[in-house]
Amino acid sequence: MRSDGRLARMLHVLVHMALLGGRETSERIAEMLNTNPVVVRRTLGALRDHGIVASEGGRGGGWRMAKSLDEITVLAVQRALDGGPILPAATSSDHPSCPVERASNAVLVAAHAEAEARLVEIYGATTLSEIARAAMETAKGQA
Amino acid sequence: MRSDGRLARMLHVLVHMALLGGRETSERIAEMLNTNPVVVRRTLGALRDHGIVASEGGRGGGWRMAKSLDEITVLAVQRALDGGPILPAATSSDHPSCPVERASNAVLVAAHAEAEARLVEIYGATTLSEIARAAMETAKGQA
DNA sequence: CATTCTGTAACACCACTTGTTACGCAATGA
DNA sequence: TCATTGCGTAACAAGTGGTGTTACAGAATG
Repeated sequence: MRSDGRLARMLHVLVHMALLGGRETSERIAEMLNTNPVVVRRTLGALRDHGIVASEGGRGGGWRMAKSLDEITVLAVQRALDGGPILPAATSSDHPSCPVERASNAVLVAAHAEAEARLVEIYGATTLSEIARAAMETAKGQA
Repeated sequence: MRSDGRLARMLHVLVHMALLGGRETSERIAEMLNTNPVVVRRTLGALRDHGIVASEGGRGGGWRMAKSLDEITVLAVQRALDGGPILPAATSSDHPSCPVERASNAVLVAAHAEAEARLVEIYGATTLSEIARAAMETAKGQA
């Protein structure tokens, strides 16, 4: 089905960056994400525009956290990546004046709005520090 | 963003078919949906496989409802169109053994599962007869 | 002033829905 | 019997959106 791995990737890399503490270059982050430095710049750039990370060019530059993990919610990352609805209702617009089409669309829009509200509630209540804690517990359990 | 107008289109056309009562050809349904007969056959075919509509070939053939509107939920139509998750979590799989990636994915999967549960609850509680009633009230109000 | 970074444009690729053409098969009815 | 009607399906192009990649400009450092 549909996929947009950006949110998952950003959560992943933000936690790593915070745990590592210092500055990371796009090159190194790309290795963490098993991808390309340009993709990293593109995606982290959106987070920088929302004050989650900061970037510096030139020698010794790279990316660093602009907030601590407990100040960043999953919702904030999502919003930085995409300002639109998270779960847009897929409506039809074949005959916009048709009452049946409108009623069908209205049902879908209302349902998606409720589902998105639930998702936003959870995203907004989850900080990245919780993810970091869960990860460290898992790692400890495996060690 | 993402779009998959099939569900909206099927709700639309099912209500119309029920209101019209008789048999409709792919050609006429395509006109309702402002699309192509082949697309109609493709999509209605999935509903036929789940007992929502029935099709007959040959002269005088076409499509007819196999159930009444109050026996069909939005959820049933959705399931007929796609058996998988409605709101799959977009996870990453760059480093499957990385605890941080796993923890990030787990958060997303859990959140999406809750949102989908809410969506399924609403879809399952909404029958097409409710859409038909809403559409007729709208039409009446406009007339 | 060379090096090391980010910033960004440009393009190909992949996956998926949609639109379209073409053709096969079944059922009807003269 | 046979032409007509309508579904069933394969095949292919188009549009969309994230991803991967190359190339190059700009800025900061030492």
